[in-house]
Amino acid sequence: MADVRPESRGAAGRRGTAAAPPRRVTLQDVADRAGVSLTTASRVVNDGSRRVGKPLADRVHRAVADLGYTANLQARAVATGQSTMIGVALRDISDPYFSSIAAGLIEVAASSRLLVCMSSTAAHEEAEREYVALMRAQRARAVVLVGSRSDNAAARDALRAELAAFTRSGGRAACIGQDLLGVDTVLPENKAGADALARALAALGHRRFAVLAGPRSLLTARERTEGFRAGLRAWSVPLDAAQIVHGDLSRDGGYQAMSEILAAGGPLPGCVFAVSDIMAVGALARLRAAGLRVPGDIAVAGFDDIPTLRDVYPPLTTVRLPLKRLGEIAARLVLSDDAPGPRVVPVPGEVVLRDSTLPRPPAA
Amino acid sequence: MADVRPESRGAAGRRGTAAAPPRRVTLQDVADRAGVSLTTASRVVNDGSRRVGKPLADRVHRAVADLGYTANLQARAVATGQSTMIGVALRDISDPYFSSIAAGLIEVAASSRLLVCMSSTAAHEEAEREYVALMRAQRARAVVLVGSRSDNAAARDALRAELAAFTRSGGRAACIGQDLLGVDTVLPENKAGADALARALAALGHRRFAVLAGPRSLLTARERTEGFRAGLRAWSVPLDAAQIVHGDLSRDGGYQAMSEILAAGGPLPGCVFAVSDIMAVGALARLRAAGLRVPGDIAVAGFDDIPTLRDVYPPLTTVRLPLKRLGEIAARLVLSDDAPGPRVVPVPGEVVLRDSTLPRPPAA
DNA sequence: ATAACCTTGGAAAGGGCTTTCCCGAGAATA
DNA sequence: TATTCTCGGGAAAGCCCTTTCCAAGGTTAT
Repeated sequence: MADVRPESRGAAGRRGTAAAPPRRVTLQDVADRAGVSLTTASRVVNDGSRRVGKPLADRVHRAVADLGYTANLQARAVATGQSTMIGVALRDISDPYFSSIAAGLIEVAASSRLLVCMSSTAAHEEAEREYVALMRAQRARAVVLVGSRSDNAAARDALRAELAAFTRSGGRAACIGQDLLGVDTVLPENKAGADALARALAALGHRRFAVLAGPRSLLTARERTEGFRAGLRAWSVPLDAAQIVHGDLSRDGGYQAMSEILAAGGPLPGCVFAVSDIMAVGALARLRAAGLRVPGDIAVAGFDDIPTLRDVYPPLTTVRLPLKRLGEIAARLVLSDDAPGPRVVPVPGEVVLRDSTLPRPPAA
Repeated sequence: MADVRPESRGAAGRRGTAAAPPRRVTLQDVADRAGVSLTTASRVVNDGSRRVGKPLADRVHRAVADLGYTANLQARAVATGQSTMIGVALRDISDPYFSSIAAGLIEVAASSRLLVCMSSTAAHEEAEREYVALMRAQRARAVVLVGSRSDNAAARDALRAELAAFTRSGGRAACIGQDLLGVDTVLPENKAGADALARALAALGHRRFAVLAGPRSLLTARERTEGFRAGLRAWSVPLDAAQIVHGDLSRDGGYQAMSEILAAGGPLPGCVFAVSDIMAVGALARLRAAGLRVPGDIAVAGFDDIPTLRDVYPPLTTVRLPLKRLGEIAARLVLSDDAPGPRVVPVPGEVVLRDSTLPRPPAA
């Protein structure tokens, strides 16, 4: 608060006047001014349902313009029992992974003239559940949960229950992530993507790997690690458990995890797989700090293909997820009214090989 | 739509049953079940205003739990005339500049238990005005407009008028950008920042500059260009108008603008200033494609200090804006109720010199 | 000419909640 | 004991809309 330095420029203190709560213009005011009944005014304003004669309609429109009337959407929502709100819960909007998804969601929602309410649930695991409850209280039309589930079964059950209550009361729900909540799900194929990446890297000749595996509890991180291991297995390439380092799913987490690998002191792995691009960037920074060249001394790969990072140097090998599309699909799932049962839309990733994993020239 | 591939898994077609609109639990239901009046139930649910005897309160709580009652916040908003919504309009949430600001806004709003509704206004200039109108209709408590104003005076006036109507009807408004709307404003010091950057670059020995100036119509882009020019003037360094290339405020815009400079064919500038980091990244990509090294052959600087780009290579010289803080400050402005008149909070940028503008070693 | 419509407008009953009154009963004061 | 307070409860009047139902007038069909 202390950092708000108001350079007040208005007339000093209009405070004393006890700020009369501004009398808002209601539809009744419009009706009165136009000399028609409330009913008629309502009909004119929500043109469609039933026609009103031209002369009266004109009078009402005039009154609306004169008074600067705007319908109270909350009241309308109460009266009709229909809301135009859709809630989106994601871990951290400033993370490009989430903000890209959010962009897709917002775009589709806006095209349906729906309001998107966003919340950050990074704070604590309960936050998602609380947000769904809040959306239920708001009688939101739909809610979308974005991001990996964790392995906390209790929290998951509570969330499931809350979502069930939400859908039972007439709302639609979807999530982007693991299909564990009993609602429509957009399923990024983490495992298959990481598997394909591992095979591609092995095909390039890489043999000694390390994985910056993200938090143990996040299923997405696990799936990617698991898929990577499976892909390597197909090439009979071993992945020593000691080479799997956990850490936060962030730039700093990647930096930190990479540090641990360097500190371990053993022979340097030939290729490091970070389970997200953001972590990979941290790893790159750490390697640079150590004076190691990528891919000269060590190769690095990520996951997601964050748009902002497509131009980093060296260009980062990764698995591309159509992030914006994930959001669009989720929005469409939640807005389409044909709903026989929970649907699952798997979305594959695409391996993108770039310079950061170029095979080392055979030692001279 | 075609790309949604529902792998339906529920029982086929529960459709025929004409989906009876789920009867929602109301406070009256709770009151009935608890055997108390509606009034009492309301008082228990909104604990605070007036006390209710323990035994009755318990009965009500039981009923709430049994029925899974959740207050209808819309109805409450209608009854009290107070909403808990705050609207945020920004150009594009997937742009890290905006998403960082949004993170700050959301954090503060959430700590006040307010709902944040987000909209993307990239589509057309009218979008901001429409969104403010929508927020007025929603009786939102506040609205925050994020991003540069344009030089379209007509649109600006319309927006001013809409904002005036919004505040007149009791809402609070703020913007992050130029102080042109007659509302509380958080003012990033674009000009001063660019000025300081120019001086710092000149001090490093750079002399021949080009500017990737962003769209002509965006005031933020103009201010940065203008400030840069002023800073150079202090060092008596000329900036040829031909070296100012306009383009979209995006990665591709930067790439494109850089292309134009290269295509012009004249002597290469020694240093390129892109008015945003995102454009700078595009420029770096273009230079790399041309086989030019940064800073070896040419220096590059940006503006904003986007977090995701702090680790790109070469490390990018830029002007750091505390993006998340911008959002926090705006949120606080709009939530503090002491409001004598429109306030302006200038926020300075900080020049961050990194490797991308290292002075070239004197030609051997 | 009369019956059968359709059109147009309004009164009134919701929708789900808060809040202002008002009332009775017990506690505190005189 | 009489009087004033408090306290806990309810009836009912809002808040701002939408929507059903009804009535009056004008058309068309028989």
